[in-house]
Amino acid sequence: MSLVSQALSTTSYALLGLLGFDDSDDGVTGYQLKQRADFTLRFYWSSPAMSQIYSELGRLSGAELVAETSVRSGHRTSRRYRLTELGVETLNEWLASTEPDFPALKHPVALRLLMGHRMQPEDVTRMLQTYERQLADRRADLEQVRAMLGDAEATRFPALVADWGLAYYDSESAAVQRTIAALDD
Amino acid sequence: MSLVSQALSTTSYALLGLLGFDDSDDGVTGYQLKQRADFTLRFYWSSPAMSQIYSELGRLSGAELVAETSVRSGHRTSRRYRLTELGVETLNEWLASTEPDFPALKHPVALRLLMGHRMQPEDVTRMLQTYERQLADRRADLEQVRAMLGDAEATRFPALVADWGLAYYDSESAAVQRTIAALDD
DNA sequence: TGTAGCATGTAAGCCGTTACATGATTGA
DNA sequence: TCAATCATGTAACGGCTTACATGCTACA
Repeated sequence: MSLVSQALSTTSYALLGLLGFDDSDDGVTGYQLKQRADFTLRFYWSSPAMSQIYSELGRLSGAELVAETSVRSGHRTSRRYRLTELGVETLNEWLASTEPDFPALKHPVALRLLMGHRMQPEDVTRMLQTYERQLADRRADLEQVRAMLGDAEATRFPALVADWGLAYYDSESAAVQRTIAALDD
Repeated sequence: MSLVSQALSTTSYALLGLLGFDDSDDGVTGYQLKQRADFTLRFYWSSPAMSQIYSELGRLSGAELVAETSVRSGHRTSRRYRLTELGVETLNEWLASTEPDFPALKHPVALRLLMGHRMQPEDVTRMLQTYERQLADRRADLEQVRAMLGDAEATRFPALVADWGLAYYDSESAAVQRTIAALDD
């Protein structure tokens, strides 16, 4: 079907997916899409930079997976995007016919702990404590997202993902605490 | 100090760190380094491609953070690398004076679950079950690494990281099982 | 004799970031 | 009126992968 749109990156599909949750009629701006990515996507996928969102939206628009509505205001054009029928089909087809890769993790804290013998013992502990605080902050943010999702049928899957994320942060916190305890001898 | 070697990527430091664990006198080849990265590094940092290891080693050699020993054999030169004094200092300095970033996760399974309403219920469950099997395989690999590390003082930190990784896989498995159960209603 | 594993590298290209540049609107 | 936020984009570049290309060594 889509001769134009072959080989999208996973991030493109993620943006299509986000657009698919949009309930407004006139679509969202790139700026708004970035906000939504920062709000939810960043917990399990890296939230793309503004510049990437704009270029991605341009590409998706070219492939007619999203529809663009331009509104002129002064010297600037404000563009709003929404998913097209083709976009929905392409997204569903991707979900149905391809297998997900194994998650990719880049864990600088674990990497540094691996070389803990090169650090001062206090510095190792301080690093782990700092990480724990960051985990708590993230968890609080995600908790808020979870609360907003409620238990409605429409938000069932996002809620499952949020619960998964909360459990991940909890287990990570526990592992960090165990490591700190083990380092105390 | 190192006017030559400014701004290394975290992956460069990861490779320096791996070289730092090398106990042989004559150093390791790029090929061997790749094998070691595949063996341990991949659990908390993406294991770089062969080509990247070679180019990284060239760069590190140029900055004199690693020393290169060429051995000619027929038409080919085989190169062995080991950490220099400057390399050790640079690595320690990096650990002491910079803060680790928050871990970056790209989780295609969670991303797809987010759009679970676009999939057949059986497909969602099958995806999660496949992921669970992959987790079990990874866990088994890491378990072997953990066993090899033992409880010697010299491998204390790698062992802590391996334990952390095992706990991560366990918690991820549990989360997947809970999700499958929740989907069953 | 051939194939699997050891070993090294170049080239092309994608994905994504940072830095730069511009301008409109809202509220303190 | 000034700062923050909304809003859009380009350019340069880094990191990393895939594809391609080459050759040695051990062993079945």
